[in-house]
Amino acid sequence: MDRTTKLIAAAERLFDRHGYVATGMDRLTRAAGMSSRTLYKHAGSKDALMARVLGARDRRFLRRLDVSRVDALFAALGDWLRVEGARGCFFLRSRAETGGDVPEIAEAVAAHKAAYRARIQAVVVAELGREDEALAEQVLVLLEGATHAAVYRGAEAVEAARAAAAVLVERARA
Amino acid sequence: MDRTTKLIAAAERLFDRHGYVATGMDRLTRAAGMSSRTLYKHAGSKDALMARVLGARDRRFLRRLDVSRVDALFAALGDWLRVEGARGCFFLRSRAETGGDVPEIAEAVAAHKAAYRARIQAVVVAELGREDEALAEQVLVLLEGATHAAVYRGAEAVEAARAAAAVLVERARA
DNA sequence: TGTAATGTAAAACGAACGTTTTACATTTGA
DNA sequence: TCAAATGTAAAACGTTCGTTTTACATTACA
Repeated sequence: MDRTTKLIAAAERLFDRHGYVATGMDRLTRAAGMSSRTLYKHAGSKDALMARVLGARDRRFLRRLDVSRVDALFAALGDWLRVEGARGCFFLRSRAETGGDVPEIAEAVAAHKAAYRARIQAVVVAELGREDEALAEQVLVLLEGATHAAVYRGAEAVEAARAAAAVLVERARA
Repeated sequence: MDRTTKLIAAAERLFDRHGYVATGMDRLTRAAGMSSRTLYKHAGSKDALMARVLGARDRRFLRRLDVSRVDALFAALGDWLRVEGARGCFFLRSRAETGGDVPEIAEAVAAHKAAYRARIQAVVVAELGREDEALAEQVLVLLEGATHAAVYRGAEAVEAARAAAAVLVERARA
Protein backbone atom coordinates (compact mmCIF):
# COMPACT_ATOMS: atom_id res chain seq x y z
CA MET A 1 0.00 0.00 0.00
CA ASP A 2 1.78 3.11 -1.19
CA ARG A 3 1.71 6.46 0.58
CA THR A 4 -0.91 8.11 -1.60
CA THR A 5 -3.33 5.19 -1.22
CA LYS A 6 -2.86 5.17 2.55
CA LEU A 7 -3.35 8.92 2.70
CA ILE A 8 -6.57 8.85 0.70
CA ALA A 9 -7.94 5.96 2.75
CA ALA A 10 -7.19 7.74 6.03
CA ALA A 11 -8.65 11.00 4.74
CA GLU A 12 -11.84 9.34 3.54
CA ARG A 13 -12.32 7.68 6.91
CA LEU A 14 -11.85 10.88 8.91
CA PHE A 15 -13.78 13.18 6.57
CA ASP A 16 -16.65 10.72 6.46
CA ARG A 17 -16.87 10.13 10.20
CA HIS A 18 -16.10 13.58 11.58
CA GLY A 19 -16.82 15.95 8.72
CA TYR A 20 -14.52 17.59 6.19
CA VAL A 21 -14.28 21.06 7.70
CA ALA A 22 -14.06 19.78 11.28
CA THR A 23 -11.13 17.48 10.48
CA GLY A 24 -7.80 19.24 10.95
CA MET A 25 -4.66 18.45 9.01
CA ASP A 26 -2.69 17.51 12.12
CA ARG A 27 -5.25 14.84 12.94
CA LEU A 28 -4.96 13.65 9.37
CA THR A 29 -1.17 13.47 9.33
CA ARG A 30 -1.30 11.39 12.51
CA ALA A 31 -3.92 9.02 11.05
CA ALA A 32 -2.05 8.67 7.76
CA GLY A 33 1.25 8.13 9.55
CA MET A 34 3.20 10.72 7.62
CA SER A 35 4.62 14.19 8.06
CA SER A 36 2.74 17.23 6.83
CA ARG A 37 5.59 17.91 4.40
CA THR A 38 5.01 14.56 2.68
CA LEU A 39 1.25 14.96 2.83
CA TYR A 40 1.37 18.29 1.03
CA LYS A 41 3.84 16.99 -1.53
CA HIS A 42 1.37 14.24 -2.46
CA ALA A 43 -1.95 16.01 -2.02
CA GLY A 44 -1.23 19.67 -2.79
CA SER A 45 -3.92 21.05 -0.52
CA LYS A 46 -6.77 19.94 1.70
CA ASP A 47 -9.32 20.76 -1.00
CA ALA A 48 -7.36 18.86 -3.66
CA LEU A 49 -7.06 15.90 -1.29
CA MET A 50 -10.80 15.91 -0.79
CA ALA A 51 -11.35 15.92 -4.55
CA ARG A 52 -9.19 12.80 -4.84
CA VAL A 53 -11.04 11.19 -1.94
CA LEU A 54 -14.33 11.83 -3.72
CA GLY A 55 -12.97 10.37 -6.94
CA ALA A 56 -11.79 7.22 -5.17
CA ARG A 57 -15.09 6.79 -3.36
CA ASP A 58 -17.04 7.29 -6.57
CA ARG A 59 -15.14 4.43 -8.22
CA ARG A 60 -15.44 2.17 -5.19
CA PHE A 61 -19.17 2.82 -4.81
CA LEU A 62 -20.10 2.42 -8.47
CA ARG A 63 -18.11 -0.81 -8.69
CA ARG A 64 -20.50 -2.22 -6.11
CA LEU A 65 -23.50 -1.16 -8.16
CA ASP A 66 -22.39 -3.13 -11.21
CA VAL A 67 -25.60 -5.18 -11.40
CA SER A 68 -28.34 -5.77 -13.93
CA ARG A 69 -31.50 -5.88 -11.81
CA VAL A 70 -33.21 -3.12 -9.88
CA ASP A 71 -33.59 -5.36 -6.85
CA ALA A 72 -29.84 -5.99 -6.87
CA LEU A 73 -29.26 -2.23 -6.61
CA PHE A 74 -30.99 -2.19 -3.25
CA ALA A 75 -29.22 -5.34 -2.11
CA ALA A 76 -25.90 -3.72 -3.03
CA LEU A 77 -26.80 -0.51 -1.22
CA GLY A 78 -27.78 -2.51 1.85
CA ASP A 79 -24.40 -4.26 1.80
CA TRP A 80 -22.58 -0.97 1.39
CA LEU A 81 -24.38 0.65 4.31
CA ARG A 82 -23.85 -2.36 6.55
CA VAL A 83 -20.12 -2.39 5.84
CA GLU A 84 -19.40 1.33 5.56
CA GLY A 85 -21.97 2.66 8.00
CA ALA A 86 -24.96 4.90 7.30
CA ARG A 87 -24.13 8.56 7.68
CA GLY A 88 -25.93 9.94 4.64
CA CYS A 89 -24.45 10.51 1.20
CA PHE A 90 -20.82 11.52 1.59
CA PHE A 91 -20.92 13.49 -1.67
CA LEU A 92 -23.94 15.62 -0.82
CA ARG A 93 -22.59 16.23 2.67
CA SER A 94 -19.24 17.31 1.30
CA ARG A 95 -20.74 19.86 -1.02
CA ALA A 96 -23.14 21.16 1.61
CA GLU A 97 -20.38 21.53 4.20
CA THR A 98 -18.49 23.80 1.86
CA GLY A 99 -21.60 25.61 0.61
CA GLY A 100 -20.68 24.60 -2.94
CA ASP A 101 -17.92 27.23 -2.79
CA VAL A 102 -15.00 24.86 -3.45
CA PRO A 103 -14.95 24.18 -7.21
CA GLU A 104 -12.85 21.00 -6.99
CA ILE A 105 -15.37 19.51 -4.56
CA ALA A 106 -18.52 20.75 -6.28
CA GLU A 107 -17.31 19.32 -9.59
CA ALA A 108 -16.41 15.92 -8.15
CA VAL A 109 -19.86 15.70 -6.56
CA ALA A 110 -21.63 16.69 -9.76
CA ALA A 111 -19.63 14.09 -11.71
CA HIS A 112 -20.50 11.39 -9.19
CA LYS A 113 -24.20 12.14 -9.22
CA ALA A 114 -24.31 12.18 -13.01
CA ALA A 115 -22.62 8.77 -13.08
CA TYR A 116 -24.96 7.48 -10.38
CA ARG A 117 -28.02 8.57 -12.32
CA ALA A 118 -26.63 7.04 -15.53
CA ARG A 119 -25.97 3.74 -13.79
CA ILE A 120 -29.51 3.59 -12.44
CA GLN A 121 -30.92 4.34 -15.84
CA ALA A 122 -28.84 1.53 -17.37
CA VAL A 123 -30.08 -0.95 -14.77
CA VAL A 124 -33.68 0.02 -15.47
CA VAL A 125 -33.08 -0.58 -19.18
CA ALA A 126 -31.56 -3.99 -18.42
CA GLU A 127 -34.54 -4.81 -16.21
CA LEU A 128 -37.30 -3.78 -18.62
CA GLY A 129 -35.63 -4.21 -21.98
CA ARG A 130 -36.54 -0.59 -22.75
CA GLU A 131 -36.04 2.91 -21.40
CA ASP A 132 -38.32 4.22 -18.66
CA GLU A 133 -37.23 7.65 -17.44
CA ALA A 134 -40.02 7.92 -14.91
CA LEU A 135 -39.12 4.61 -13.28
CA ALA A 136 -35.43 5.49 -13.26
CA GLU A 137 -36.20 8.73 -11.44
CA GLN A 138 -38.29 6.84 -8.89
CA VAL A 139 -35.54 4.30 -8.30
CA LEU A 140 -33.07 7.15 -7.86
CA VAL A 141 -35.34 8.77 -5.27
CA LEU A 142 -35.76 5.46 -3.45
CA LEU A 143 -32.01 4.88 -3.35
CA GLU A 144 -31.35 8.38 -2.01
CA GLY A 145 -34.18 7.90 0.45
CA ALA A 146 -32.81 4.59 1.68
CA THR A 147 -29.34 6.11 2.04
CA HIS A 148 -30.58 8.94 4.22
CA ALA A 149 -33.42 7.29 6.11
CA ALA A 150 -31.00 4.50 7.07
CA VAL A 151 -29.10 7.06 9.18
CA TYR A 152 -31.88 6.92 11.77
CA ARG A 153 -34.06 3.98 10.66
CA GLY A 154 -31.34 1.48 9.88
CA ALA A 155 -31.68 -1.48 7.54
CA GLU A 156 -35.47 -1.24 7.71
CA ALA A 157 -35.30 1.82 5.45
CA VAL A 158 -33.42 -0.13 2.77
CA GLU A 159 -35.92 -2.98 2.91
CA ALA A 160 -38.82 -0.56 2.59
CA ALA A 161 -37.22 1.06 -0.45
CA ARG A 162 -36.52 -2.34 -1.95
CA ALA A 163 -40.12 -3.45 -1.56
CA ALA A 164 -41.42 -0.18 -2.99
CA ALA A 165 -39.13 -0.52 -6.00
CA ALA A 166 -40.37 -4.06 -6.62
CA VAL A 167 -43.94 -2.77 -6.80
CA LEU A 168 -43.01 0.01 -9.19
CA VAL A 169 -40.98 -2.28 -11.45
CA GLU A 170 -43.80 -4.82 -11.56
CA ARG A 171 -46.20 -2.06 -12.55
CA ALA A 172 -43.88 -0.79 -15.25
CA ARG A 173 -43.52 -4.26 -16.70
CA ALA A 174 -47.26 -4.70 -17.13
CA MET B 1 -38.84 41.19 15.63
CA ASP B 2 -36.87 40.88 18.82
CA ARG B 3 -33.16 40.25 18.98
CA THR B 4 -33.32 36.53 19.69
CA THR B 5 -35.67 35.91 16.77
CA LYS B 6 -33.46 37.92 14.45
CA LEU B 7 -30.38 36.08 15.67
CA ILE B 8 -31.89 32.65 15.16
CA ALA B 9 -33.16 33.58 11.68
CA ALA B 10 -29.75 34.88 10.63
CA ALA B 11 -28.00 31.83 12.08
CA GLU B 12 -30.32 29.42 10.33
CA ARG B 13 -29.74 31.14 7.02
CA LEU B 14 -25.94 31.09 7.29
CA PHE B 15 -25.63 27.60 8.78
CA ASP B 16 -27.95 26.22 6.12
CA ARG B 17 -26.26 27.90 3.15
CA HIS B 18 -22.61 27.72 4.14
CA GLY B 19 -22.41 24.96 6.75
CA TYR B 20 -22.35 25.07 10.52
CA VAL B 21 -18.63 24.52 11.10
CA ALA B 22 -17.58 26.74 8.21
CA THR B 23 -19.63 29.71 9.46
CA GLY B 24 -17.64 31.90 11.84
CA MET B 25 -19.12 33.93 14.66
CA ASP B 26 -17.91 37.23 13.23
CA ARG B 27 -19.82 36.58 10.03
CA LEU B 28 -22.83 35.75 12.15
CA THR B 29 -22.66 38.88 14.28
CA ARG B 30 -22.52 40.97 11.12
CA ALA B 31 -25.52 39.17 9.59
CA ALA B 32 -27.54 39.40 12.80
CA GLY B 33 -26.64 43.08 13.24
CA MET B 34 -25.49 42.80 16.83
CA SER B 35 -22.31 42.75 18.85
CA SER B 36 -20.72 39.49 19.92
CA ARG B 37 -21.34 40.48 23.56
CA THR B 38 -25.10 40.59 22.94
CA LEU B 39 -25.01 37.46 20.84
CA TYR B 40 -23.35 35.45 23.59
CA LYS B 41 -25.67 36.84 26.24
CA HIS B 42 -28.64 35.54 24.27
CA ALA B 43 -27.26 32.34 22.80
CA GLY B 44 -24.69 31.13 25.32
CA SER B 45 -22.50 29.38 22.79
CA LYS B 46 -22.35 28.47 19.12
CA ASP B 47 -23.50 24.92 19.86
CA ALA B 48 -26.41 26.12 22.01
CA LEU B 49 -27.40 28.57 19.28
CA MET B 50 -27.42 25.75 16.77
CA ALA B 51 -29.65 23.69 19.05
CA ARG B 52 -32.15 26.56 19.16
CA VAL B 53 -31.94 26.97 15.39
CA LEU B 54 -32.75 23.29 14.99
CA GLY B 55 -35.69 23.58 17.36
CA ALA B 56 -37.09 26.57 15.48
CA ARG B 57 -36.67 24.85 12.13
CA ASP B 58 -38.32 21.69 13.42
CA ARG B 59 -41.43 23.66 14.42
CA ARG B 60 -41.52 25.63 11.18
CA PHE B 61 -41.11 22.52 9.04
CA LEU B 62 -43.65 20.36 10.84
CA ARG B 63 -46.20 23.16 10.77
CA ARG B 64 -46.07 22.92 6.98
CA LEU B 65 -46.68 19.19 7.12
CA ASP B 66 -49.93 19.57 9.02
CA VAL B 67 -51.99 17.72 6.40
CA SER B 68 -54.20 14.65 6.29
CA ARG B 69 -53.37 13.06 2.94
CA VAL B 70 -50.17 11.40 1.80
CA ASP B 71 -50.24 13.30 -1.48
CA ALA B 72 -50.41 16.57 0.45
CA LEU B 73 -47.17 15.63 2.23
CA PHE B 74 -45.34 15.66 -1.09
CA ALA B 75 -47.06 18.86 -2.19
CA ALA B 76 -45.97 20.49 1.08
CA LEU B 77 -42.42 19.25 0.69
CA GLY B 78 -42.34 20.59 -2.85
CA ASP B 79 -43.47 24.00 -1.62
CA TRP B 80 -40.87 23.96 1.14
CA LEU B 81 -38.04 23.10 -1.23
CA ARG B 82 -39.11 25.72 -3.76
CA VAL B 83 -39.21 28.44 -1.11
CA GLU B 84 -36.30 27.40 1.11
CA GLY B 85 -34.05 25.83 -1.49
CA ALA B 86 -32.93 22.23 -1.79
CA ARG B 87 -29.66 21.59 0.00
CA GLY B 88 -30.49 18.27 1.66
CA CYS B 89 -31.89 17.74 5.12
CA PHE B 90 -30.51 20.45 7.41
CA PHE B 91 -30.82 18.17 10.45
CA LEU B 92 -28.89 15.23 9.01
CA ARG B 93 -26.26 17.58 7.66
CA SER B 94 -25.85 19.27 11.02
CA ARG B 95 -25.28 16.03 12.84
CA ALA B 96 -22.93 14.70 10.18
CA GLU B 97 -20.87 17.90 10.17
CA THR B 98 -20.21 17.52 13.87
CA GLY B 99 -19.76 13.73 13.70
CA GLY B 100 -22.55 13.35 16.26
CA ASP B 101 -20.09 14.60 18.87
CA VAL B 102 -22.12 17.63 20.01
CA PRO B 103 -24.86 16.31 22.33
CA GLU B 104 -27.09 19.39 22.03
CA ILE B 105 -27.13 19.00 18.26
CA ALA B 106 -27.41 15.20 18.15
CA GLU B 107 -30.39 15.33 20.52
CA ALA B 108 -32.20 18.05 18.58
CA VAL B 109 -31.78 16.04 15.38
CA ALA B 110 -33.00 12.82 16.99
CA ALA B 111 -36.05 14.63 18.38
CA HIS B 112 -36.85 16.11 14.98
CA LYS B 113 -36.61 12.81 13.16
CA ALA B 114 -38.79 11.07 15.73
CA ALA B 115 -41.44 13.78 15.30
CA TYR B 116 -41.12 13.57 11.52
CA ARG B 117 -41.65 9.83 11.53
CA ALA B 118 -44.63 10.18 13.91
CA ARG B 119 -46.23 12.80 11.67
CA ILE B 120 -45.89 10.59 8.61
CA GLN B 121 -47.40 7.67 10.45
CA ALA B 122 -50.35 9.82 11.51
CA VAL B 123 -50.97 10.95 7.94
CA VAL B 124 -50.93 7.35 6.73
CA VAL B 125 -53.51 6.49 9.39
CA ALA B 126 -55.67 9.41 8.28
CA GLU B 127 -55.35 8.29 4.67
CA LEU B 128 -56.16 4.59 5.15
CA GLY B 129 -58.28 4.69 8.28
CA ARG B 130 -55.92 2.15 9.81
CA GLU B 131 -52.27 1.74 10.69
CA ASP B 132 -49.82 0.55 8.04
CA GLU B 133 -46.24 0.56 9.31
CA ALA B 134 -44.81 -0.70 6.04
CA LEU B 135 -46.46 2.04 4.02
CA ALA B 136 -45.38 4.68 6.54
CA GLU B 137 -41.78 3.54 6.23
CA GLN B 138 -42.01 3.71 2.45
CA VAL B 139 -43.47 7.21 2.55
CA LEU B 140 -40.68 8.24 4.90
CA VAL B 141 -38.07 6.87 2.50
CA LEU B 142 -39.73 8.64 -0.44
CA LEU B 143 -39.79 11.96 1.44
CA GLU B 144 -36.12 11.66 2.41
CA GLY B 145 -35.35 10.61 -1.14
CA ALA B 146 -37.18 13.59 -2.62
CA THR B 147 -35.41 15.93 -0.19
CA HIS B 148 -31.97 14.73 -1.20
CA ALA B 149 -32.47 13.91 -4.85
CA ALA B 150 -33.93 17.40 -5.31
CA VAL B 151 -30.47 18.81 -4.57
CA TYR B 152 -29.32 17.74 -8.03
CA ARG B 153 -32.54 16.68 -9.80
CA GLY B 154 -34.77 19.57 -8.78
CA ALA B 155 -38.56 19.48 -8.62
CA GLU B 156 -38.61 16.38 -10.83
CA ALA B 157 -37.45 14.32 -7.86
CA VAL B 158 -40.40 15.47 -5.76
CA GLU B 159 -42.86 14.65 -8.53
CA ALA B 160 -41.36 11.20 -8.97
CA ALA B 161 -41.68 10.52 -5.25
CA ARG B 162 -45.23 11.81 -5.26
CA ALA B 163 -46.23 9.52 -8.12
CA ALA B 164 -44.54 6.54 -6.47
CA ALA B 165 -46.36 7.22 -3.21
CA ALA B 166 -49.69 7.38 -5.03
CA VAL B 167 -49.09 3.91 -6.43
CA LEU B 168 -48.14 2.51 -3.04
CA VAL B 169 -51.12 4.12 -1.29
CA GLU B 170 -53.49 2.80 -3.95
CA ARG B 171 -52.08 -0.68 -3.48
CA ALA B 172 -52.39 -0.46 0.31
CA ARG B 173 -56.02 0.60 0.00
CA ALA B 174 -56.98 -2.43 -2.07
C1' DT C 1 30.74 5.82 -3.23
C1' DG C 2 28.44 9.88 -3.74
C1' DT C 3 24.45 12.51 -5.01
C1' DA C 4 19.79 13.15 -5.88
C1' DA C 5 15.41 12.12 -4.19
C1' DT C 6 12.35 11.34 -0.58
C1' DG C 7 11.28 10.91 3.92
C1' DT C 8 10.65 12.64 9.19
C1' DA C 9 10.20 15.80 13.16
C1' DA C 10 9.18 20.07 14.60
C1' DA C 11 9.08 24.90 14.55
C1' DA C 12 7.05 28.78 12.46
C1' DC C 13 3.79 31.42 9.43
C1' DG C 14 -0.20 34.66 9.40
C1' DA C 15 -5.02 34.16 9.67
C1' DA C 16 -9.21 32.76 11.70
C1' DC C 17 -11.46 30.33 15.35
C1' DG C 18 -14.97 30.70 19.63
C1' DT C 19 -15.22 33.42 23.53
C1' DT C 20 -14.38 37.13 27.07
C1' DT C 21 -13.28 41.64 28.44
C1' DT C 22 -12.79 46.59 28.48
C1' DA C 23 -14.72 51.06 27.90
C1' DC C 24 -18.53 53.56 26.93
C1' DA C 25 -23.48 54.84 25.23
C1' DT C 26 -28.32 54.29 25.46
C1' DT C 27 -32.59 52.79 27.27
C1' DT C 28 -35.68 51.67 31.10
C1' DG C 29 -38.33 51.82 35.33
C1' DA C 30 -38.77 53.02 40.53
C1' DT D 1 -33.39 61.60 38.49
C1' DC D 2 -30.46 58.16 39.33
C1' DA D 3 -29.18 53.55 39.00
C1' DA D 4 -29.72 49.17 36.95
C1' DA D 5 -30.04 46.92 32.71
C1' DT D 6 -28.89 46.39 28.10
C1' DG D 7 -26.78 47.64 24.16
C1' DT D 8 -22.37 48.74 20.86
C1' DA D 9 -17.56 48.81 19.21
C1' DA D 10 -13.36 46.90 19.44
C1' DA D 11 -9.46 44.86 21.48
C1' DA D 12 -7.69 40.86 23.44
C1' DC D 13 -7.74 35.92 25.05
C1' DG D 14 -5.48 31.44 24.00
C1' DT D 15 -6.18 27.88 20.52
C1' DT D 16 -6.33 25.91 16.22
C1' DC D 17 -6.45 26.42 11.33
C1' DG D 18 -4.02 25.23 6.57
C1' DT D 19 0.41 25.63 4.90
C1' DT D 20 5.52 26.38 4.56
C1' DT D 21 10.09 26.08 6.18
C1' DT D 22 14.19 24.53 8.55
C1' DA D 23 17.30 20.95 9.77
C1' DC D 24 18.40 16.44 9.40
C1' DA D 25 17.92 11.15 8.28
C1' DT D 26 17.21 7.54 5.08
C1' DT D 27 16.79 5.37 0.68
C1' DA D 28 17.88 4.52 -4.34
C1' DC D 29 20.63 4.48 -8.13
C1' DA D 30 24.74 6.04 -11.48
